[in-house]
Amino acid sequence: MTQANFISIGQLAKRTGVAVSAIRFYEEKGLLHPLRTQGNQRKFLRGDIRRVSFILIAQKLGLGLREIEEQLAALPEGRNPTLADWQKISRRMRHEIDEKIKLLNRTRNQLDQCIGCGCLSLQKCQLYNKDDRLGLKGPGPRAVLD
Amino acid sequence: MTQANFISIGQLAKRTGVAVSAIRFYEEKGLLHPLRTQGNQRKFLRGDIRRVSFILIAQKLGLGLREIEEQLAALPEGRNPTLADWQKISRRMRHEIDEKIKLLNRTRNQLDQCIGCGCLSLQKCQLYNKDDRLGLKGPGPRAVLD
DNA sequence: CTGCAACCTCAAGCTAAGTTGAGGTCAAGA
DNA sequence: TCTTGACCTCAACTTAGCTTGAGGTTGCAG
Repeated sequence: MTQANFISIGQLAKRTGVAVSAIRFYEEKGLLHPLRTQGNQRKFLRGDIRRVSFILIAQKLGLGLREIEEQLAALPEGRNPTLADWQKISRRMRHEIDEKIKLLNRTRNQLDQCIGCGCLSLQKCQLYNKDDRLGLKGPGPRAVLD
Repeated sequence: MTQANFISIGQLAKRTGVAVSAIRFYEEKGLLHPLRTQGNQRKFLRGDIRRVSFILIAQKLGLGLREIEEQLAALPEGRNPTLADWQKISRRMRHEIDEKIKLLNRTRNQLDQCIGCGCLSLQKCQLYNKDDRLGLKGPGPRAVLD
């Protein structure tokens, strides 16, 4: 009963389909907390496979690593997310997706009105109102608007 | 009749609400082609105000500067976009927005099915299929998937 | 002719999410 | 014991869309 519960970084990479370098990166960002062997090599819990799955899925839903870290940090120490945790984040995501869809619909309607007018004017064109930003919401590439 | 048709970079910045540094950046990327004074200062055509407006609006629709450059480059030399040009790009954008909305709706439906299952498994969770990428389509932050 | 604002050119920095590479260590089988 | 593959760290690069700063010029008003 020596090594049964731990897996190497390579194993974790293979199980999740994530690159080894990415896993190291996640650790650096505080999303994973592997132990070390005497020889300084990382050893992960089997449960970390789920943890990484969680990261991947949350990313698909548009969360940044920063936000994912917060979600994971909110969980009781070392515990993996439970059904209730997952439902909580799911519902929050569902709401955010709804918002995105609404924004896109609004934009599409404006665009429809705009096809044919050829206005191209910042003063007149409804499409240009600084408030709603289509794609990226966080900083990302430094935002134009202060 | 000396200076009537030209404006300085500062004027252009004020008219469009874009930072001076951003305008220089657009020139560097080939979106603007100002002339120079004897003293090496940029002089823009009044029409460049519309050109910049075009850039801003196209950005709002999710186009990258690269793509906007192509659109502008396709126009007859030095000419500003006409009604027909604008309609062409508008219709293309309308199509892309439709696609985005479809993708989000699909994701939302999957999420609805997922709330309550608590699966969190890469094997089982419908949400995790590598094909559709929610947010960014181009490279941007280096994509996970090859 | 002087002073100041507006202009100029580089170069470096920011964010996100990683990748790539150099140079070195660990562990296990032959 | 040797050799190979998996692992380690740390630094630098990638993309997009700009901003910020240093250090120097231009142009206009007084």
